[in-house]
Amino acid sequence: MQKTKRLLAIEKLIAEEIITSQDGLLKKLKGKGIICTQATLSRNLRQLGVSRVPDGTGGYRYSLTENKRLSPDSGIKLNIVPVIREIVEAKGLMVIRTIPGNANATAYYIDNAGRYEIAGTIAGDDTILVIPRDDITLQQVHTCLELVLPGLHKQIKKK
Amino acid sequence: MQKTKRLLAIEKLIAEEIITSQDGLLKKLKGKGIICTQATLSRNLRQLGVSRVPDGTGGYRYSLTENKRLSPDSGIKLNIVPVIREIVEAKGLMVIRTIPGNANATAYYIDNAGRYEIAGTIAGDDTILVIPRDDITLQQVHTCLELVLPGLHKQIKKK
DNA sequence: TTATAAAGTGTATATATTTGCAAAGTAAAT
DNA sequence: ATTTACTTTGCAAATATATACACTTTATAA
Repeated sequence: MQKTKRLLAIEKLIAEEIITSQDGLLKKLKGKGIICTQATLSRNLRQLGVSRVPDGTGGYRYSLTENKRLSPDSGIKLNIVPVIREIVEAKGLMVIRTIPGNANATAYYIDNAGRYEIAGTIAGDDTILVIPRDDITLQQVHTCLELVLPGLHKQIKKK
Repeated sequence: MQKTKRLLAIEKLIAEEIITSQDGLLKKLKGKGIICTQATLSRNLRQLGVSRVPDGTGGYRYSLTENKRLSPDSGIKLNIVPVIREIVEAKGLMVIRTIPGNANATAYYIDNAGRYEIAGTIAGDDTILVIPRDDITLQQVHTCLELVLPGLHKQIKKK
């Protein structure tokens, strides 16, 4: 998916470099072969929860939320995906089945992504219940999870 | 001081209400009898370190820094001021004399204000050394301390 | 006090960000 | 494959925010 790739690249850039404007970000992305318009970045930054903060010296810079600032370890993410077996939707909730014993770790990971869309999770041994907030569609939750666990959509057979 | 009053009012409003634009803030302030222009707010918000963050539902709101979000207890602030006896400047540093035994508590308070201007503090029994960052003038530190401890300027005899 | 320097402010303008809308792209269902 | 519903995007325009400059106020020094 084109968008997911861009979102991840944006997060990485903001975590590692000092981005002071959307136009600046636009150029950095272009340097990495990712082309879009500033309008798209505006929308993406909002979706990612990126805020604009004074840098203390007279300028501004973009900054990730508290949760994401911690570990920019983009390596771990992909390793969690293979433990997921299936995703089932029911009653506006989402049930994720993992291989046995892996539900808790995965749920913990999802919780710590600090996504607005997800009100919370409950995990057993191989099952996670994901509870979306009011007015959040399951499709939005899918998109959101794809961000948290890139590559998810390839692993799972939905419904 | 006119500006200090406005800065404190801005912080309070942002801590207690949802402010989504500078124009909105402008009107709230007007409601409290504080008049200025949007341009001034733009400058003030930057000085206060206020950031603009996505609220997760499609909009943006202004938000105080982590430190300031914690206690909006505007009551305590004034009580600390009377313990300060004198402020002396030397070698680009600032030395604050308090009544005996009160240096640590006061320094702790200053530290926790999370001001960019102040690199750090060291406190003894009745003496605090305030170390400003490079390129920060002592005047800026004064202004900054006045924010942290409103009313300071009335209590102390400088130099 | 008066003179001098520094900080603060408003106005108008420049710059940056957001958004309505139509088009293009994607995914799901038939 | 085709239709249908939904998401994503660019463009252009609207909105929001930042700043240069001139002026005013406030602080500092003599």
